[in-house]
Amino acid sequence: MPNSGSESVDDYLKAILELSGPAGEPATSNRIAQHLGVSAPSVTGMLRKLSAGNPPCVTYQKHHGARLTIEGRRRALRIVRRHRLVELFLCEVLGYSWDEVHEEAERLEHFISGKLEERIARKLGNPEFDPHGDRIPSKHGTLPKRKTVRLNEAPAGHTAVVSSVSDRDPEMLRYLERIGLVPNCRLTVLEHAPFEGPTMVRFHGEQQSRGISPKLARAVLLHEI
Amino acid sequence: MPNSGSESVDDYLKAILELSGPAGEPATSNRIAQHLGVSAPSVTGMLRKLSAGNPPCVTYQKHHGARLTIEGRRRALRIVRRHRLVELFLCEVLGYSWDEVHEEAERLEHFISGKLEERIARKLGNPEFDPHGDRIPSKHGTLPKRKTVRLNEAPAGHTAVVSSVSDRDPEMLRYLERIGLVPNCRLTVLEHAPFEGPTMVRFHGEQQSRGISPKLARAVLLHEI
DNA sequence: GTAAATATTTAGGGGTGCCTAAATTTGCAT
DNA sequence: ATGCAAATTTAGGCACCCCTAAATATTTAC
Repeated sequence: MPNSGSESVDDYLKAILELSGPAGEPATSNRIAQHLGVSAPSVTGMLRKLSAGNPPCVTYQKHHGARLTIEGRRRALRIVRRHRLVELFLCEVLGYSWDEVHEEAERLEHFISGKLEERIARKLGNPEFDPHGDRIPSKHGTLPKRKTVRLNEAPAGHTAVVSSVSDRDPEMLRYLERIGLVPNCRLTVLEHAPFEGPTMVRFHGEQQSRGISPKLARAVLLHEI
Repeated sequence: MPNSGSESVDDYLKAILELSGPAGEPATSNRIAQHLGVSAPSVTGMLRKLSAGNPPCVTYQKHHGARLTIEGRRRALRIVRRHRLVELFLCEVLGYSWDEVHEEAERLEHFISGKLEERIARKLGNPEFDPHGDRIPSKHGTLPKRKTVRLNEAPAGHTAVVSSVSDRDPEMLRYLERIGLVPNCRLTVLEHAPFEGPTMVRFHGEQQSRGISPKLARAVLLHEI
């Protein structure tokens, strides 16, 4: 059965994909455990299983974390594609707001058939971005990658465009929307206040500057104009 | 936790609802097992569990089958509502044909939140019927019931309207659509040929009569004009 | 380089829902 | 009424995925 895969497997593969940086470093057990809200031993067990599959979804060396195989990456990207398509679909077709969609998509992503994925994508005009600015992987599992910086690490004085914001925390999303910090908005990074202080930014066209807490700033990605 | 319920539980409750006739006779283990494609012992185990819940979803007496409680019926109807809403949604919004929707809905019905159910219903204008002519239970778990006869049991000579057709077999649905035997079409029952023969019908406005196999006729419900 | 701190794995178990084989109950037919 | 066939339940196990506690490997700090 080259095409099994439970909800749990989906979640682990997605977690490893997200935790491996752009360079594809191995994801450690603890980080995976933390990301998924399960215990570390559960992760060990699942990694054993995933690396034993045929074809295996991860390569795994005891004590040295897990890396996605080609197959694992393909599966993970398929889930991410479904997640993001569902998010956009809920917004565009069913009138959800961007803070409501993550929770629904997190559940539904596991149960979207290839056919439904295709129909949703077609209905939306084969979109490239989800409501939070994240790129939607293509049907064939490719994910063009833009060079981005986290707002909390962006050089002071820099003017850039908001690329995406994390979709995980509804309350955060409502706040970001309220202050206008949304994908494609333009802003200038003024400074990072010391001692875990806010990142001061000025939005394009506004006079006032605004302080963004480190927690928030970490959730925002910028790219060049 | 008055509001748990797994996929499996959903399926059992739905099965019991469908197997209990309009009078609410108890559903027997074997029938449930057959309906769900599981073994009889699995059913026994689940019935024990369902009848032990708080509140219990079924009343169950060893060797005498299971009956839904008020709570069980409420839950079963909620799943049926979601199933039928999803079917209609797939047809209306995503261009599915009526033979494709059952399989998708069977999977998705378990993962539709109350909010999503509400949004889908609103998008569709709070519909009353699914694509196969089945009534969609209301949000509050009521299901007005129309007096119907199966085509294979309808009195010869009777003229009636097709109320609904079973959504389970895609190939059957494609055939029924091809010959125009769809919900709301009008027809006259001519005779039931003996020895398991076809039911002969004439569609409103056609000259030719047509034979419907017993297997097919069993899947078609009629109501008065 | 070694000891302490941290990360990870092994060991042992739990809940759910499925299975087969064997025992039991029911209900029908004689 | 009794004996048999069919329906149902009990008994015992398996796979999945989770857990805690204890053991072990790695990393860090001195």
